[in-house]
Amino acid sequence: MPTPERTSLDEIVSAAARLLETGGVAAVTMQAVAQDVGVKAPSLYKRVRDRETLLGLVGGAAADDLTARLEAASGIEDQLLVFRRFAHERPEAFRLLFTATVDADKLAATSAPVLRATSATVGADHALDAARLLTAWATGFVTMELAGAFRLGGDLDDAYDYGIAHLVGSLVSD
Amino acid sequence: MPTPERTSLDEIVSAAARLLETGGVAAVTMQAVAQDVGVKAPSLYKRVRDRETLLGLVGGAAADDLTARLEAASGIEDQLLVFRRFAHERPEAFRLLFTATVDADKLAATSAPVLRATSATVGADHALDAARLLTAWATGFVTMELAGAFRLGGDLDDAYDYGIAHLVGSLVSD
DNA sequence: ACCTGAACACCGTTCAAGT
DNA sequence: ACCTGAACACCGTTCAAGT
Repeated sequence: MPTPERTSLDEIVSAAARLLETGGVAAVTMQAVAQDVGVKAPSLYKRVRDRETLLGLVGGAAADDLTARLEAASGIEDQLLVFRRFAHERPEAFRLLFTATVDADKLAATSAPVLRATSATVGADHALDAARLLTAWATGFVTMELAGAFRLGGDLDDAYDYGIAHLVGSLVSD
Repeated sequence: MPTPERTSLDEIVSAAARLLETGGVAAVTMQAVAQDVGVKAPSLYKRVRDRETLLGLVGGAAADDLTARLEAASGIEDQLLVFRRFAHERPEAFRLLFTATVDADKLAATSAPVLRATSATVGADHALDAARLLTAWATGFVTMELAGAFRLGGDLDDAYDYGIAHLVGSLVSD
């Protein structure tokens, strides 16, 4: 006798993402996720191989979210601001992007809108180098910021603006 | 009747660091650390509050290691190469730097040698901005590299060299 | 076909008891 | 003063048994 499905993979990933942002990665327990979707822990294994791949799926969904935001931004400067805003809104998900085993294609897709923007201002030949320069800088800035590595005073908003102006300026003058 | 100490905090942190690089953060178990230093797990709590602070201490030691290497480097370009080499040699420790709760001072001390180098080439006024620009970029580049986020081809060694040349060049022309 | 209870191996951590 | 065995609560994961 078939039993109706009581949850779905999407529901599970969403619940995990919610738990992640609420209590950090340690809070996304198979038991907590199961409870949130109204099921017992063993049932999760019908839809997900194990906890590690579940975290990878959460990271993948976060990458999709970030990519969509970057696509909606207009211009390089705006993209860089959107990037940092994402990290502030969803710091745990942001960390997961580089911590969990996220689908490499989803992670790479994040760079596509940036690549388009740099291509427009620096030419196709240097678009990849420029995009890597910008995304690496923004990723590092936010990573260090979230880790509390910037201790030497000064407003971080200003520091970020300074970096944007400097980097974009250095690209144009090539 | 007093019992002689059978281990030390240093030994514990070293064992944890070794386990970390061998099997990732999941492998640094209180039991595994205890076994490596010749003691039972409960004894570790005489020297360390809990696992989280132990990981923080490992991160702090890694920060010291990195700082020493950066101090020994000569010039900005060399520092940036040393930075990436460190991340390749000790990828798990590198991740821990921004993942565990590392002593903020030790983390900040990492920037001191970079700050000295930028001060020499860009002047004291812009030394902090320049140092942040460089460390943020290098951190992000390596983080993305380790996460496999650079999928769009091209040699990463060359890409790193390109970034160094571009960034240092942009600083000098200020 | 999906779900669950029970079980297993393995964690981190506490604490009374040993020496 | 340090160390340990035993215990506790809590994990991830498997699987036979239910419906």
